Amino acid sequence: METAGPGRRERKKSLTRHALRMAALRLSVESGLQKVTVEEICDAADVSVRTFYSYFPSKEDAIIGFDASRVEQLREALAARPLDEEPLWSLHAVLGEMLSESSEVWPLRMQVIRADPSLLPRMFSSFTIFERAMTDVIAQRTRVDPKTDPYPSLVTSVATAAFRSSIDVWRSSGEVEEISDLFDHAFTSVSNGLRRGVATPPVASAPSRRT
Amino acid sequence: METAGPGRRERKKSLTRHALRMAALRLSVESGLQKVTVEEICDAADVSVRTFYSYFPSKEDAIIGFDASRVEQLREALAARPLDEEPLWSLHAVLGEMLSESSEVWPLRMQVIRADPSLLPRMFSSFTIFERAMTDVIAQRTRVDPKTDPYPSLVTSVATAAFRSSIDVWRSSGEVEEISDLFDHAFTSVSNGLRRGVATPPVASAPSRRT
DNA sequence: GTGTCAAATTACATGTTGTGCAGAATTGAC
DNA sequence: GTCAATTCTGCACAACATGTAATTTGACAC
Repeated sequence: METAGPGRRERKKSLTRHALRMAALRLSVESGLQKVTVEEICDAADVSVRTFYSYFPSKEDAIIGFDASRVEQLREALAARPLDEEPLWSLHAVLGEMLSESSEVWPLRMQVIRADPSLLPRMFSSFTIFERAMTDVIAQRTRVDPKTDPYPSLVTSVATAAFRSSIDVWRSSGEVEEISDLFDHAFTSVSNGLRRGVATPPVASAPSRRT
Repeated sequence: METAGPGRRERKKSLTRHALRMAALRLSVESGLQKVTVEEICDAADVSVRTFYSYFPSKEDAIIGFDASRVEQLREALAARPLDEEPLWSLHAVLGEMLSESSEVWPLRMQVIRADPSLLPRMFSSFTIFERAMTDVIAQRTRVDPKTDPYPSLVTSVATAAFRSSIDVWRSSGEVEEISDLFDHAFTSVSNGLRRGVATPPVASAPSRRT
C-alpha cells in the first residue's frame, strides 16, 4: 500500500462530516429543514449530538455551509489561471467550475432551498470566506494591497453578485433556462458596464469556459 | 388638531419598535450582542419578552434588520429618478442616500458590527427584501419581465455588491478614507466594465450625488 | 505488544432562543 | 358605556448551542 495521504483519523473525520451532511440533506428533503432536529440527524449518522456541533456551528451550515477545504481548492484554481487574464474572467472560470460541479450534494441542496427559500440568502452569507480568499489571490496577482486598493474586493463581490443573480433568475424563471447561459450572459453584461440597451453579443469577449 | 396621520395605535407601535431597537443597540455597544439576552433588552424597553418576538423575528434583526417601511421609502426614491437615467446610476443615487443617512442608529450599528464582524454578512442577507424591491422597480421602468429578463436582477445585485465592497474596504482600511469616495469610485469602475488598469477618472460619467 | 500522548467522541448540565396558546389589557368606533 | 378588534402578557415547552469532564480512539515510539 502506498496511499500515504491522510491517516485513518483524518479519513474518519471527513467520513463523519460527509455522513452528517448527507443525513441532514436527506432528512431535510423529506420533511423540510425546520422539521428536522439535530438529534435526528445525529441518529441517522450515528454520532452524538455534541459531536455534530464540533463539525458544524449550526444545523443550517450542514446544509448550505462552505467547506474550508473547498475554499482552498478554489483558491488554487484561481491562482492557476493565466496571469494576463482579466480578473473578472478568472473569477468567471472559477465560479463556473463551482456551478457545474456535478457533486451529489447540489441537487439535494437545491431541493431543500426550493422548499425554504430563506436559506438562499444565508447560503450566500457563507460565501464570505470564499470571497475573502478570492480577494486575497487577486490582490496578489495584481500586486496591490487589498487593504487600501478597492479593486480586488470590488471584482470579487461583483463576480459573486453575477453568480447570485444568475441563480436567482434561474430559480424564478422556473429553472427552465440553462443556468450556464445565464451565468455567461451576466459576466458579459458586467464586462460591458451594464449599460442598458447594449445588446450583449453572445459571449463575445468571453473566453469559453467549457473545453 | 389635524395631524390625521396614523392613529395612536400605530404611533405607539413604532415607538415600541424603536425603543426595542435602541435598547438592543445600546446594550450591545456596552457588552457585545452575544452577551446581551432578549430579556435584558425587554427590561430596558419595558415590554415582555413575548412582545419582542412580535416585532423582530430574532435578536439580530433588532440590530441589523431592514425595516419594511424603509424599503418602501427607498422604492419610491428609486421610482422618482429620471426615466432616462442609467439604472446603475439610479441605484447609485438611492444607495448613496442610504449610506449618507444621518440616522441615530448607524453609528451604534457600526460599533456593534465592529465588535462582531460576523454580523456584517448577516446584515447583507437582510438586504434581500431591498434587492427584490429595487429589481421590481427597475423591471417596471425598463419595461421587462424580471422573471425572464436577467437585467434588473443583475443590476441591483451588482449595485449592492459595490455597496458591500465599499463598506468592506472602508472597514479594513481602518475607516480612514471617505466612504462616499470609495462608493463613487466603485460605481465608476463597474460602469467601466471593471477592466483592470483602466484609470477610472474621478467620477467622470457619474452624475454628482451631492447637491 | 506495550506505553504514552494527543485528538476525538461522548454524556451530562445548563442557559438561551423562539413559538404556540389563552387570557388580560388597551384601543378606537359607535 | 358598550363592544369588537388588536395588542400585550405570562406560561409552557421543544430545540438550539456551549462548557465541562470523563472516556475512547488513533498515531507513534520503544
